[in-house]
Amino acid sequence: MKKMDKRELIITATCDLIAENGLQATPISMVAKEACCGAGTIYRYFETKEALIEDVYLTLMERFSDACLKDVDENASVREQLNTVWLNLYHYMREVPRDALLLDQLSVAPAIRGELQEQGKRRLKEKIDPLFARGREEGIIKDIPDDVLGVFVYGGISTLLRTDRNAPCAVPTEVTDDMLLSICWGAIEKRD
Amino acid sequence: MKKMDKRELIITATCDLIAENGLQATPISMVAKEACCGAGTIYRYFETKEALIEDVYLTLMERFSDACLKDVDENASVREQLNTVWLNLYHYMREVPRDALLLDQLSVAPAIRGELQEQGKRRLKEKIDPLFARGREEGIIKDIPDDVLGVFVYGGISTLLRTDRNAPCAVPTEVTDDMLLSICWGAIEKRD
DNA sequence: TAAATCGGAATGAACGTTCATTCTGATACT
DNA sequence: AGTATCAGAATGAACGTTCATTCCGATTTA
Repeated sequence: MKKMDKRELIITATCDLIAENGLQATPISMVAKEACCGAGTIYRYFETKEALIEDVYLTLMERFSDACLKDVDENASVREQLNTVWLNLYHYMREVPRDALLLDQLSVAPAIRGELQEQGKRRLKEKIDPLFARGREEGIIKDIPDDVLGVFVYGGISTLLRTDRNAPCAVPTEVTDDMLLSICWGAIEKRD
Repeated sequence: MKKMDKRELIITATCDLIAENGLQATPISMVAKEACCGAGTIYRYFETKEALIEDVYLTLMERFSDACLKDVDENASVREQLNTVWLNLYHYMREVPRDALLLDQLSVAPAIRGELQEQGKRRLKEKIDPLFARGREEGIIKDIPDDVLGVFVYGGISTLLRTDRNAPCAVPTEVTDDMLLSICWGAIEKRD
């Protein structure tokens, strides 16, 4: 019980520092200081720095999945459910830029290899893939593989937010929920 | 003149190594070996490693802009011109994964700060922004800021390719040009 | 030959990791 | 209860490695 506290303290400290300074600019010594412990202590909980980073990534993806799937009503229409997921994604990354930055940093880290990335995305995919399948059955989604459509929309939203973060002085355009959904659905919706 | 040869040799070597091994895994000594010169020589051409990285980034963005704007016919319709740009983008990143990987690495590098990023994208923006403006005048593009639409589509395409690169064992789905354009236009096209 | 250029060993700083030691608080003994 | 003993958690100085950068003797150029 007490021990888990310290473990999580280290993970939280690492999240904060990587989001703020970047991965290669957060030495273990800095994590130790932020977590109020000695450098050696970190190695009681994590075999190597790489293992720590992996744990940080999985923790992040857990939060991320929770946020995206919040309030998704399994009984609602495909359209409503996807709307919820996309708006969740958009608002989460906008309101918790720390996690969005962290994700950017970790997604090019050598420690995060293919298999781990799969594991991180699994929960999200398991929920969303069936939604696309249903949408296709109902004839409201383009005849293009789900992965292509889903990844395209995810990439669009996350890149939009990243660009906004990088240019804080640019037009502070308010992207409304309606605008966002119009773009997302336009991309995947089948039209006759 | 001769010096430029060596300078470019160093930049090319850096491109290759970063694309292959990642930024923090390519020490100057390795660049020197790849470029067949001593470590000291690199410092005759670049003040610091950071300056070298900046040059690599600008060189990359030049190639990238060239590729995207190739064969864009100023007299063609907005639709045709955007089609050309998007397909250029897609095919370039697919056929030259080295540059796509490099862009991923550099876009989170601390050396690539906001202003430099602006500079890298400038040429592309100067060509594409007027296209969107014309499209809006013609009433074929959504009433949503150009930046939002443009960045969304760019993000979608590049994320699609990145995902494909990361999971080489996944479905080797052939995304046809028609599919891609259907998605891109769906995202930005105004419908009545 | 004089000047410019080059190469790669040398340098020093920074980093991940280790380990001998200290601290803590629970248990056993008197 | 008070003291002694102990296990394992925590510590941070020290170590070896890696890296960017410098320096100087060798080499090319003019």
